[in-house]
Amino acid sequence: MARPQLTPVEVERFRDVAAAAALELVEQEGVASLTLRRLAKRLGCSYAKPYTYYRDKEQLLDAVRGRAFDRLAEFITGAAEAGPLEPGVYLRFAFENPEAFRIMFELRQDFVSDETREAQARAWKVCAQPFHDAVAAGTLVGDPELIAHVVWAALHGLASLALANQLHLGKTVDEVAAGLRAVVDGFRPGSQKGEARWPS
Amino acid sequence: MARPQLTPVEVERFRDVAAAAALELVEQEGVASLTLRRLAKRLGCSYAKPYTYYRDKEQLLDAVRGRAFDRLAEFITGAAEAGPLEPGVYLRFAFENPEAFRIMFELRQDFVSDETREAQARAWKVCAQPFHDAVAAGTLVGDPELIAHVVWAALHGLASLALANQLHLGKTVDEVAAGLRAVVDGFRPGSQKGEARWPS
DNA sequence: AGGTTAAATTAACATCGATAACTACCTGCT
DNA sequence: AGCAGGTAGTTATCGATGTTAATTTAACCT
Repeated sequence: MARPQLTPVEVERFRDVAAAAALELVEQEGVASLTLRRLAKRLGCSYAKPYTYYRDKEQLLDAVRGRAFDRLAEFITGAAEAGPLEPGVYLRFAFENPEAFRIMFELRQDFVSDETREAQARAWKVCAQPFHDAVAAGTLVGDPELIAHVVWAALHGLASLALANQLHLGKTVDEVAAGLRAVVDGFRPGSQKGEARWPS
Repeated sequence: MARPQLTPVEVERFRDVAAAAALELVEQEGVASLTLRRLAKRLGCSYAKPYTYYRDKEQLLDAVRGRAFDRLAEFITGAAEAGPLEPGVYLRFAFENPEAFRIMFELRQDFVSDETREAQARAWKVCAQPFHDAVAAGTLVGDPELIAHVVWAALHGLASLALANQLHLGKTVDEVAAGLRAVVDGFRPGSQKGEARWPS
């Protein structure tokens, strides 16, 4: 004797279109323009409706992040199909989708859902695969997950600093990216890892 | 026949105490708590007074960033005086001052003043110095600024990802940091940089 | 002293996220 | 068929925020 509750698939459907519209809004006008009211205009609903599907704006943002990670996975996959995967692909994603990148890797993330974690894991799998292959082929030596993390950290740091415009004194992204090749060189057979020490 | 305008030193004085109080507020309660009204409570003034000294909140935030960069420079300098400078010092700064780090390297920075750029440059000089020394001593080979950027990018990426809780599957900061030693190894004499190629 | 001008405070406004109040609608029972 | 009850969706509203206009306060000069 009541109006039927939303089925899980209905919930998922609205969440999906809402998150997609929100991501589109962010990419077109920046994260500052992602307000419940502007999103509602795009969705053609009232600005309170999303609260039936998301506890608060933080969870909506989490959903947007999840979609953005899926985008990254697609981007990397597409590049891998087109040819050998170069690290510059990660940088290209960052510079071609700056708003998505910013939202994905915001330094402050109050809430991360399991769904978003899974999307992150999917993207990570695609990014790390080449390193597993390289270790299997003997091109690199060591723990492939560790190598992937190290290279990723380096690329991510470069992308982040460049996006925040914090590279110093005319150093360009391309220059530093070229220098990054030394990172993977350290994992090549024959490199003297044991004796490594930092400058003092 | 008029009340005297604020002298530059008076302006500088208020800006300084305001930025200091704002940084303290951010560190204690997070950047979300940095509102004009809460800041005014700490300063013991009205919440509109800062608008005489800063065009808007964005410029106040810029000043806070500048102070945070000075803090980083002090932190690195202090560590350098205590002993040989290790890269872990940068990570320690990030984890011991997460809110300051977040504000400094926010992916979106709408306004950066010349003063803040100078503070960034000062901090950078302290961070890059060991690499200049190492190249001069022959411990490392190559362009010291480039090496410093590469190592910095790697450290910064690791710190950022860790702060955003995005390291995958139980990989710890320490593990990846240890792996990062391979970065600097790539710049040691005798490493085969020319033949480097990425995994395909 | 008193007038003048800048600084500082207060009041007000537009907008935001969030929630309460309300409306519309669908279901199941009589 | 019709009504009762509960849910989705909308509208009204609230508290808070950044910003600006209006107002008050304070310092200087004649």
